[in-house]
Amino acid sequence: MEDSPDMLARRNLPLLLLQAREHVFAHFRPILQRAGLTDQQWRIIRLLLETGPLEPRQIGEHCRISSPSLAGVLTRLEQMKLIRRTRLNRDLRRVSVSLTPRSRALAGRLAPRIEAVYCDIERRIGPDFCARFYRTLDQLIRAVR
Amino acid sequence: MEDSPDMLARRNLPLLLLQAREHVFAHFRPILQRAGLTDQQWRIIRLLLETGPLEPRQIGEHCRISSPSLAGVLTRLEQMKLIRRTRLNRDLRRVSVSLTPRSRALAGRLAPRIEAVYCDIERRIGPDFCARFYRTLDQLIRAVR
DNA sequence: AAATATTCACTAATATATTAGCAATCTAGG
DNA sequence: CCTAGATTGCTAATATATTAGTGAATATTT
Repeated sequence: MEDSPDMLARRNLPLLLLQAREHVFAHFRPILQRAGLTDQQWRIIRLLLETGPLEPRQIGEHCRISSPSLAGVLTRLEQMKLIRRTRLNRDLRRVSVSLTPRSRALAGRLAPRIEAVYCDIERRIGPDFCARFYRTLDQLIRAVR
Repeated sequence: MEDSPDMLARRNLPLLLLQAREHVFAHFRPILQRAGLTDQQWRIIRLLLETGPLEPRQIGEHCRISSPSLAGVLTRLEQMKLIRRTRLNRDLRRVSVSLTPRSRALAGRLAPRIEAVYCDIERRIGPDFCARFYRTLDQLIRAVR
């Protein structure tokens, strides 16, 4: 009844993905930190920048932030005047979240620095590797979802 | 001064990795949850199972858990009698963390269910895709580290 | 219309993440 | 010996994650 040393034969895939994310994100963190933004706050701003106003449910699903977490994050973003929350008249349960001029200006200042990091990463791993990797991740997500 | 719609031309790589991890981990979460374990707790147990006793610093680095988080996680694991902490005589600052019979038994019960999920995932994405993906992640981590 | 079920954003409680900082211990230089 | 510097694990404060559950509003059924 001893521990077989290969009780768990496979490598820890969720951990490997976490490690990859952490090592990549380490290059962006200083930029956001100097701007006074957390990871999640920037994820939301960046999403709204691409899509326009969204409802909390949609934001949470795309940014992988649970509804309870999102409540707090949106409250703080609203206090910083980086987002606005407005109730929908046609359905009073629902809320629309939109960016403010202030957050757009902030994103404008951050964008070039973010872009520079992507260039650096792409240079390290190679542009072809990079493009393939995006496709691979898309495939994985579709397959296990 | 309007928003150029491609201020941020690249896809959000850290988010994509997070999404991938979340979708993969969703398959394991129910197993750990029924066993009363959190993600981090299982990461630590699984690591020690492979390596034997380690110091908190080493655990944190491998499992991507910061020192302050680790302090709390280890305290709770100790209360559950799933790990033991012993001070090293040769250096009184340092601590050795080791598994208990109880956590080994728990891991033994969980291992087959974990394995089954890996088989399912491998079946969904294909064994060759899976093997390539592991190598790709290793390459990425090495390149950006 | 009335009763039921579902959806939505949110709160509560606990666990973990992040940043800063601390006391104790060890190491190296003077 | 002894003091400056580095290392280790930790605490404190705040932000976020997770699970469960709530009230209000809407949708569905009767």
